[in-house]
Amino acid sequence: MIRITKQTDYGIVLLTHLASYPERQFNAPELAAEAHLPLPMVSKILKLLAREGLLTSHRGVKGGYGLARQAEEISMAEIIAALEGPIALTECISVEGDCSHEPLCPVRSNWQRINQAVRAALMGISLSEMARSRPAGPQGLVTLGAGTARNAFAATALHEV
Amino acid sequence: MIRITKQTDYGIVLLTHLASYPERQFNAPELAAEAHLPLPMVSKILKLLAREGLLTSHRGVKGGYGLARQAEEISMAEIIAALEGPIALTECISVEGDCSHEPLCPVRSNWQRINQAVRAALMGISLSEMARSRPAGPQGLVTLGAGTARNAFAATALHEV
DNA sequence: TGGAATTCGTACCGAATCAGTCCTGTTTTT
DNA sequence: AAAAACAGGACTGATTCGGTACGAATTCCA
Repeated sequence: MIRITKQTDYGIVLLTHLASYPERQFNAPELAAEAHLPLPMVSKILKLLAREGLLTSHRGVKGGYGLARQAEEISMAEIIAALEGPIALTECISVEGDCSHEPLCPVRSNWQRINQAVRAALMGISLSEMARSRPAGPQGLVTLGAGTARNAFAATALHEV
Repeated sequence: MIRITKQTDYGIVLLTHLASYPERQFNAPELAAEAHLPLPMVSKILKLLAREGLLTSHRGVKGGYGLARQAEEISMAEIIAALEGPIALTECISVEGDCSHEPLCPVRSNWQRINQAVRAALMGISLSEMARSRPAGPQGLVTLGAGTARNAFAATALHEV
């Protein structure tokens, strides 16, 4: 639940890779090969991240991408916001315009609480923390699958599979 | 970003309404009318919530739905988990099966951190808190739109619109 | 005991979004 | 000047979402 898109998933993988080698520059084909992701997709994502200011890009024959800031300075909230785009909002349906006869929809303002809570949680995790190869977690069954971790927001993820 | 589905949005509105009138029973048409949502959709959501154990349902001519537990005992995490279904997971693509040559995909295990953080944030908010008509927030521009608050997870929601 | 109201389960369809690709510039190095 | 790499779109197939509809099972009440 509360799924993130594959784009975002891929993007985090790419950013983590970049964070593991600061000072270095990577071009799109390199990153695609090392992350085992399709090149067009990687290119698309890097483009987006550069436009959003998370990556710096250098054109030309020896060009490539690098982190725009220190990995410690980049939060998960920023990354997700950059990749998912500013689509989501309290987009109230204004088909008829009447709905204000309720006690002014108490739910809506309370959504801000949830919003803030999740936002705070995501801001509390930096890219550098993601780049650290797991500190001291469950070591078992890590070899299967691999690939990328998408849709990882499942509240029950730890119990399923 | 990190959108929730409309179903979940509606579901929370319905649950909040139920939480405002404990002890009472509501049937689907009543709830649909009072929340201004399409009846078939409401029916579908209530069904789901009942199956997941968040609501108790009573059939028959004077049937209806009621909260299975106290509103204080129901967390947002539960509601979202019930409505979004256990779809999301670290669904690693096993097309080729090789990806374990990387340092065992350090990203994946760290996703659990994010997962936990968000989960904790959602578990910290109970349904009864959502039912409270906003304690002391910004009072302006609350009259516009109304309706339901969907896609409210936008990290930038407070700054946009 | 039978009928009416209500929930339950499932199947279905259109629309929107996502994932992924491709093409055509523009910039930089050699 | 040529090659390599980024930039910015447009485009397409697949999946999921939002919403609807219908029949079956269950319970209340006359």
